Amino acid sequence: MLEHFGPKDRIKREAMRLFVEHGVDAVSMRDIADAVGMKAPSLYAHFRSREELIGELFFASYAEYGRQLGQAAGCVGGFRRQLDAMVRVICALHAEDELLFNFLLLTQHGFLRRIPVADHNPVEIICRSVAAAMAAGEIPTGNATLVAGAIIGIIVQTATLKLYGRLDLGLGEVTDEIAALCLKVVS
Amino acid sequence: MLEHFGPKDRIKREAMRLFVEHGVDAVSMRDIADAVGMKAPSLYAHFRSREELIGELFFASYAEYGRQLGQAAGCVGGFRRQLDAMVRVICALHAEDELLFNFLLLTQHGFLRRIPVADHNPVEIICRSVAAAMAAGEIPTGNATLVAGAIIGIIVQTATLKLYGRLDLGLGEVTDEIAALCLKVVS
DNA sequence: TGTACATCAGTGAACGCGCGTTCACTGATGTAC
DNA sequence: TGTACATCAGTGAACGCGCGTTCACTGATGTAC
Repeated sequence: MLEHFGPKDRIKREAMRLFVEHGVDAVSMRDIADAVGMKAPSLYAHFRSREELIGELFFASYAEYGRQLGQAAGCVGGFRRQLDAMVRVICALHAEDELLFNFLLLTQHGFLRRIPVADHNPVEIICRSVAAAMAAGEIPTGNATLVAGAIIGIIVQTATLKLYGRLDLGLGEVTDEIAALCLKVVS
Repeated sequence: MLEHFGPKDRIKREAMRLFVEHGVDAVSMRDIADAVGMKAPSLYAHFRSREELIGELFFASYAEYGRQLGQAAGCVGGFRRQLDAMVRVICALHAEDELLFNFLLLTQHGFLRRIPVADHNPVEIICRSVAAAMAAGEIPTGNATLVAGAIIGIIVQTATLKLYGRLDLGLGEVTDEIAALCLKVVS
């Protein structure tokens, strides 16, 4: 994740940086090319279109994120262990590549409509996990979607506060606190 | 809020609807004019520019929302009463005008950078309220920003789930559950 | 080693398009006498 | 009541601009003989 060699990776990296900084719609192909030290037509040697470039950035990352979360949700030893593992996966993603996390955070609404409610959808994974824990009597019964939303909201909003400079610490540094807050909503 | 008379109000209403449906950047002045049954140049009799139209939609609503929240935060009778009042204000806004709520939700990231961290900023209000409660020993001490973020996250994420059709009930119908979840994170 | 050729990332110039916006004009409505 | 005029929301045509994208071309690099 930290080393980027080919021009294609450099393009993706700079594009992501500009998208986070100015918003996806405010960044043109010329802007991206400038940032990489190329001319706009050169980008088309690597991506068929602007849309494909953005799609490759968003969907590949979102799928990988869902995959990791799914693995954490499969954790054995009860719901509280699963929840802890899921929180840790998300916080680790933030700690490891904050730019990517922010990109997903800022652009989610532009893409979420196009994403099928598939099995490896992060929201779906957490909803199912919570619902299963309720059915098993591990946590108090209630509206599983609402509780899952609360867990997601706690994590996502923390990332948002960090993005806008209201929080100095990254998610990697407050993982334990976040995990504790999430535990409270299922107690 | 429910009745709109002048052409200016109709423009604002249709613009908001289109912005929520397609994203702010995907909607042109011609699109807005079409929806109102006008031609694009007519819009300039009511708004100096596209930017002013959007600004009027966002900033006026955001300020009013902050004002109501500030009032709820001034509620006497301890932090738990304040928290309950704040949750109710936000849920009521959603129940009363879901389109406006969704507009603020979807466009926040495009504007939040330009908003000064003023006194009537919703995030600021909740942060201060939580910090005061911690200082007064009303709730367990901890990172006030993190706890305030958790509260905001629980509410905002619920609205997001509703927006994407994962939740059938509006915030007005789950106000009590949301308030209960928020209480848990400060216990 | 030298020459001819293939490869291919990158470029300059140009395209058609839709955008925000301007402006002279229209045509309905209200007012003055 | 009839006529002349002011008002003003709305319009058609046009503008300059930046966008995504195409395409013939360049020029460095590697390979074959």
